[in-house]
Amino acid sequence: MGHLSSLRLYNTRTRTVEQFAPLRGDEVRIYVCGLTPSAQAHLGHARSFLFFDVLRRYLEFRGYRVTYVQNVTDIDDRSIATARERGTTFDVVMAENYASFKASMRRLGVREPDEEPYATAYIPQIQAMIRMLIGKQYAYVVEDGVYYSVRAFPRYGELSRRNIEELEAGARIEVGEYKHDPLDFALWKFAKEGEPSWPFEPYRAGRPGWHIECSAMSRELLDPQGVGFDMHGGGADLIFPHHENEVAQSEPLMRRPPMANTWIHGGLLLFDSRKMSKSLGNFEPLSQLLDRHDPQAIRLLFLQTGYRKVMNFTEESIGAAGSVLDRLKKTYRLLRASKSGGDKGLLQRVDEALADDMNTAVALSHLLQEETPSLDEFERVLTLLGIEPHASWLEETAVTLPADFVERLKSALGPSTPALRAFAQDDKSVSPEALLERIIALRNEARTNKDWAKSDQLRDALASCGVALHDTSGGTTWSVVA
RNA sequence: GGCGACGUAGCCAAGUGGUAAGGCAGAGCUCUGCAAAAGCUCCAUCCGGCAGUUCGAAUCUGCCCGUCGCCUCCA
Repeated sequence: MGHLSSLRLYNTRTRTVEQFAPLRGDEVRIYVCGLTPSAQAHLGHARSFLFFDVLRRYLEFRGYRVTYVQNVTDIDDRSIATARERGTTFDVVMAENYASFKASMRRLGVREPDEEPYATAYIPQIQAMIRMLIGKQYAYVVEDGVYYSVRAFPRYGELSRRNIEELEAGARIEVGEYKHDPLDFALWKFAKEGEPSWPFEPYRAGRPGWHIECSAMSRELLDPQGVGFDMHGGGADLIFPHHENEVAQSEPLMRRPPMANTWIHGGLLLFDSRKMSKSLGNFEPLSQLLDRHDPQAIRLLFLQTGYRKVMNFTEESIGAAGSVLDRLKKTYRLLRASKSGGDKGLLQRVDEALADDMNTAVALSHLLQEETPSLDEFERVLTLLGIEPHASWLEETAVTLPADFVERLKSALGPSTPALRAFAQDDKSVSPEALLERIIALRNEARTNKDWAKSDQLRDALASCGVALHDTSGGTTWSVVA
């Protein structure tokens, strides 16, 4: 389809909203910094990856061929420490947390990356890059490892807009560190006794620093020629030092910088106006949070806010998103049921909104405002935003009674209730649903007799069992409520 | 301390010079024995404060107040 507007995206590198154009034909190569699974993922991670999922869907919608790489930092200091505490090895810790993260991403409808490189699988490439940096005098070897010499790269600080002198003033070399300058960072850490390590000739066995893996893997997978790839993304907290360091590592070895044409950063997610962290006591694992909230509602919640903005997460806001999701489901059911064609134009309005630096909030408002969109466009927009309608959307209400429905009903009504006495005699042969239908019949009988007290008593009893009644002109229906 | 972001109705939030999107919650009406559900309607003379620029500012400038982030591992 034709697009009215070109795609405009905010580029952290230039601090402006720019027209987006791929470097090579219709191909868009994206590298997003993935998880370091030395601890459990939280909702803040989800916000970031959910955004890049929508960006990727939208780029494909516009006809680009997208290659999406999201790395896994599967070796770091924290995992070694955690493994030591738990009497296991770092790779076990990493594997556990990463499996949980992947399961959460599936629940959220985040598509799999095209490439998912693990740092430990790219040790040769990482070492090759370090050797080149040493050879070009950008790195040096000391007692405890190989360090990058920040002073060797004049453009250091450009991406994050940091002043190197000011950084220098606040930094210092810790006891036991051998680097020449406080700003220098480790490319390779020589292994201490008992630490996991990979051989590195002619130097010493050890493990890679955090920043170098992204430089090595993005080059290997997206830009072997060293002429740059299209987009590099991550959370705003990665701009400094992580992305700044990546630039410093990669660009001196490139034929034609910059490393990434467009740098895209997602705003952080706060909880109770604080960054989520264990020390502040507001940490909740993503997997646990997804047990409490509908993953699609969480996606909607994030779509309501500009991706670059700091966002504060509250239980109230997720409740509101749940209501929005219910509305979308209802609209979807109505559209599926109706034979008429519906109005065209929704897709184009959503396209326009997303072209404007991924304004998902406005896109979502179009989705909610449109009275009778065509089913086809409605479905395409939902898919574009990653809120794919599944089979359960078509069910008017939840039809599964709580497991303890019969028990709860017995205690709510009391054993002397006629309906239950009849039920008690053939306890096994009557389903809970049949019992419910019988209660409803009794209530309607009472209503016919204008016995409102009895009618309301039965309705209240069902309500206490999690079943709500709806009296319609066509009869009484029921639904399960939370 | 340095750098940066943000401050729009009870809550979330769009909107970067032309006179306040959308959602949640709430209110009223219709329907109903009542309630729920559903449908309809209403809900910021105003955008943290004070100055200034302008014919005109939530949108630009300055100062102030407040919140948060980065500067150490972090999506």
